Amino acid sequence: MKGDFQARFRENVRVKFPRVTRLVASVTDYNNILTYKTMHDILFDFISKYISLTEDEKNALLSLDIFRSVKKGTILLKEGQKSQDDYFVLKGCIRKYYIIDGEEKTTAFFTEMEGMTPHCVKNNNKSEYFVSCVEDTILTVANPDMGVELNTKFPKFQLMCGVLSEELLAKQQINFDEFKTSSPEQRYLNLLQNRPDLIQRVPQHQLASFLGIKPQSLSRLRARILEKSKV
Amino acid sequence: MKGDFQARFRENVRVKFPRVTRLVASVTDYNNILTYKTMHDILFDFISKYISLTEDEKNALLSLDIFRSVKKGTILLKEGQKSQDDYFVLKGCIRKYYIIDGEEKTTAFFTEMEGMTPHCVKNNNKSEYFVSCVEDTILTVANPDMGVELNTKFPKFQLMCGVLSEELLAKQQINFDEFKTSSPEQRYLNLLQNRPDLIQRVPQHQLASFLGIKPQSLSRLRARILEKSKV
DNA sequence: TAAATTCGTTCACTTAAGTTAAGAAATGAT
DNA sequence: ATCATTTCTTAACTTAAGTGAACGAATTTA
Repeated sequence: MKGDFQARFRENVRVKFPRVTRLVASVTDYNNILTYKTMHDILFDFISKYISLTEDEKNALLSLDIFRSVKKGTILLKEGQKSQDDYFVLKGCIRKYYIIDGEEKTTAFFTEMEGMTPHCVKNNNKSEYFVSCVEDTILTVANPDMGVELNTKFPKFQLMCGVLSEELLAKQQINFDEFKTSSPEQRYLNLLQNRPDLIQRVPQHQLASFLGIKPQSLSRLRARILEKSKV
Repeated sequence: MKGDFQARFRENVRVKFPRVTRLVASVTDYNNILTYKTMHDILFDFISKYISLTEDEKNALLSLDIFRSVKKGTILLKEGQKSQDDYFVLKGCIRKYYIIDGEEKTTAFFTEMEGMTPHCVKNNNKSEYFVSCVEDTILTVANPDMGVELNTKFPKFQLMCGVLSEELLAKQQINFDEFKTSSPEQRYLNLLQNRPDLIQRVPQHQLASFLGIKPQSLSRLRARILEKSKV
């Protein structure tokens, strides 16, 4: 029985990119009673922190068919491409990177319960950067048209978006300040404190540019820290 | 006649901090016909880019008595202080800085038509940083209570705030990306391109930490650039 | 106006990051 | 399982930023 669920889970999260309706996110065995949580539940849990949804509203949201399962390495958005999609990560990790002088420069990662709206969605220009999946990822993909439909039906969605972007802006500013006021080594130590998972799940060379340095420097810096802690 | 206006202008912008009602922002002599613009006009012009205001709405806004004239060097917000005020600069320049190990670290400047909401306004904690005036500055000072009053009367204000913070977030992200992907020298050259006024109006040592380096390094870097362009 | 403080630059020296190259380890593809 | 590719680390060398100190210039303060 338990095996069944877990097998189905493994299968489900591998479902190909388009159109994913019901994804089991976790299976808990509590006193021989199995409970499971779908990606829908996860999204609703997140939203409930901001607004409360009626069943009608939940259904309206689900009818938009926004859940997608994407394989590691998939490129969601390419430089030079126009797109209206924005993303919200339910499980996994996506990254944003530029290619400058032939080199990848990763500037941001988005993991569970984090959303991103590519710049090109706002200004309707071609994207300056790429977005790709660091891991197999489950996310919602929404575009402004859906937003408009939803917002006119349920204005509170728009309110939530406002609150969300204010929240994001505040976080972003604190992050930027921290970045400006610290050395690469400091930044690495901060990351270790604040997002230790990232250091585990993301390749070093992507972390390096995220920290504003070269991969070799990150390697050296890590060795230096290790050396210090040994003595 | 013309002299009258200009004298009044100079006098007006010097009015002490609290309660400023009518500030002449500019005087134009066009074919002997003098026209002048008040700070109110400037604010309304700015707002009109986002929403259109009726006379009623303008008056509601003015009745909140939010215009302030602040002298260079004045500290608007101190570390450790709680505050509910957010600022919108009509004329002049304010800066945000931390004091870390006894050293000032400037992380942001806000000039004409730029607004800032200190982090402590959101989370109701003590401020982690200072805000002070780089120049004699005219700004609006608003708090959420005013916002609530205005927003319930005129919901479109709230819409504007949402759009504004989304816009800000987008800009902020691009800025952060640019910062991460460039060297201090690049950052300085970018600043020279994008905000040349800042380099003129802001002391070098404040610019330095804004660029993520020490004042001596900025000096050296400038000399280096000059040297390059000479040859 | 004079004295005091702050600011910007320069210099010599130290420390750390960028660069180039090479090899080991891990990962992915066939 | 093997081969090819990508990723990570190390090393030697170069370049640029951090540090501490000194000095003139500019700004504030009394």
